[in-house]
Amino acid sequence: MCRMARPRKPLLSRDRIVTAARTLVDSEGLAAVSTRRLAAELGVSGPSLYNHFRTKDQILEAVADSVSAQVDLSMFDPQDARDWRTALHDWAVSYRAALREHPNVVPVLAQGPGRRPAGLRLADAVFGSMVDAGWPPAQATSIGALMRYFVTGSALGSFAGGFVGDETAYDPADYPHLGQAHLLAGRQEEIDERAFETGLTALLDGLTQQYEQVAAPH
Amino acid sequence: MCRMARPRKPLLSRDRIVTAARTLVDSEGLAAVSTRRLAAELGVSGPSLYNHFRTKDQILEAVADSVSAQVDLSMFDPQDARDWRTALHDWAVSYRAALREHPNVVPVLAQGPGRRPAGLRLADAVFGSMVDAGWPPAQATSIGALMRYFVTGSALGSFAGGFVGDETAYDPADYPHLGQAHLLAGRQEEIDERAFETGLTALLDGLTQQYEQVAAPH
DNA sequence: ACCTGAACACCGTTCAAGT
DNA sequence: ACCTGAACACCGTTCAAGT
Repeated sequence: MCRMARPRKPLLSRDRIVTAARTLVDSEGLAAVSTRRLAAELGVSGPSLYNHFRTKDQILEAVADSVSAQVDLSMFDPQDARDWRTALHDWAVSYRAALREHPNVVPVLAQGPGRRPAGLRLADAVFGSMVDAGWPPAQATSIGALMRYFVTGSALGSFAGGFVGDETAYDPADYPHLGQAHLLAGRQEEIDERAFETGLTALLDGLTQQYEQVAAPH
Repeated sequence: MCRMARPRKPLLSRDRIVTAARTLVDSEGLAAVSTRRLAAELGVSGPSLYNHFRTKDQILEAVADSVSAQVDLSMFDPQDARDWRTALHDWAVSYRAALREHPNVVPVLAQGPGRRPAGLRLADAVFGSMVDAGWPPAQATSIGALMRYFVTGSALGSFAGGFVGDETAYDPADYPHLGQAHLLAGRQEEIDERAFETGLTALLDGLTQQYEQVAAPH
C-alpha cells in the first residue's frame, strides 16, 4: 500500500521557464514567445506553464527582472570610495550594457512599472547613495528617475539604426539636412555609443552644477 | 450597357484607419488593437484593412508617425530668434507633451526605427538647427539622438507610477532606503514632471559647457 | 503538486468571390 | 478598386482528468 506518488520530480520550475523565455526572446524576439512555443522548447505542453506563472505577461515580467538583476550596483556600496558622480556614471554604463545584451526585453522592462524586485533594488541603491552623498531626498528621487529615462531610452531604440543605407532614401526637398543620413546606417553602434556617452557626460556635468547649489555634504 | 460600377465610394481610407486605431489604442491600450476589433470599430470586416495596409504592424507604425507629427518644430525655423539652447528646451517639452497624450503609442514609437516621415522630419529639423548654431555635424547628430533617448525614455514608463501606495510594500530589509517610497505613488505626475525638468536642465547645462569648447559660431 | 489533451474564444493573414 | 465570407494556422487560458 505504499503507493505515495511523487517520486517523479517536477519537469518545470520558474527558473527554467524564465531562462528558456529569455533565450527565446533574445534569439527570435518578443513576438516569438508564445506559451505553446515556449512550452515546446521546454519539452512540455502549453498549459503546464500555468502551474508556475499566472499569465504569460508575468513570465515576461520575470524575464525583465532577471535582466535588471544583471546590473552592477557595487559602486553604490557605502565602503566603495567612488564619489557620487563617478558612481552614477559607472552605474549608467553597467545599466545600459545589461539592457543592450537583451535588446528585445527592453520594451517590457522600460514600460512595466518598477514593481519588480531587481528593479526596486536599483532604485533603492541609487536613491540611498545619492542621499548619502548629500543630495536632498527629492533631488535623489529625480536623479533615479531621470537616469532611468536616459538609459532605457538609449537602450530601447537605436537612433542610427533607424536610417537606411540607401543614398537616395532622403529626398532633400523633404529633409534638407539629412544629406549624409544614409551614412549613419553603417555605423549605428558607434553613433549610438557616442550619443550615449555625450548625453551621459552632459547629464553629469549638469547635475554637478546643481549639486554645488543644493547639496549639503554631510 | 452603362453599367460601369464604382459610384459607391470607398468605405475606408488610410486616414480613417489610422484615426480609429489611435483612438482605440489611446482608450484601451495596444493589446486591444486587433484587426477584427479595429475593423468592427470602422463598420467593415477584418480583411478589408488589407486593402489599405500591408500588415497590422504598418497600421501601428502609421499611428506612431501621426503622433510624431504633432510635435512642434517651429522653434527650429531659421527666422525664429531663439538660441539653440532655448529651442532645444522648448522642443523637448513639446516632444514629451505629444508622447504623453498618447502614452500607449510610445512603445511603438520608441522602438521602431526612425523610418517614418514625421520621425525623420524631427531628426532633420534638430540636426539642421544645431549645425546652424555652430555645432559640428557629429555633435549635432549626437544631440538629436540623446534628446530622443531622454524624451522617449521619460514618456515610456512612469517612474513614480511603478511604486505602490501601500506602506507595507517595501520591506526595509530588502530596500533600506525606500521607506517613503509608497508616498511616490500618489504624486506620480508631479514626480515624473520634476524629474524630466531636472534632467532636461542638467542635459542643457552640460551641453552648454561642451558648446563652449567645441562649437564654432558661424 | 504538476502535467496532459480537449476545448473556448480569440488572433493575423490569404484568397476566391462579388460589385 | 475595394469589400466580403470562408479558411488556415495560429494564439492565451481554463478545466477536467490523470499520476
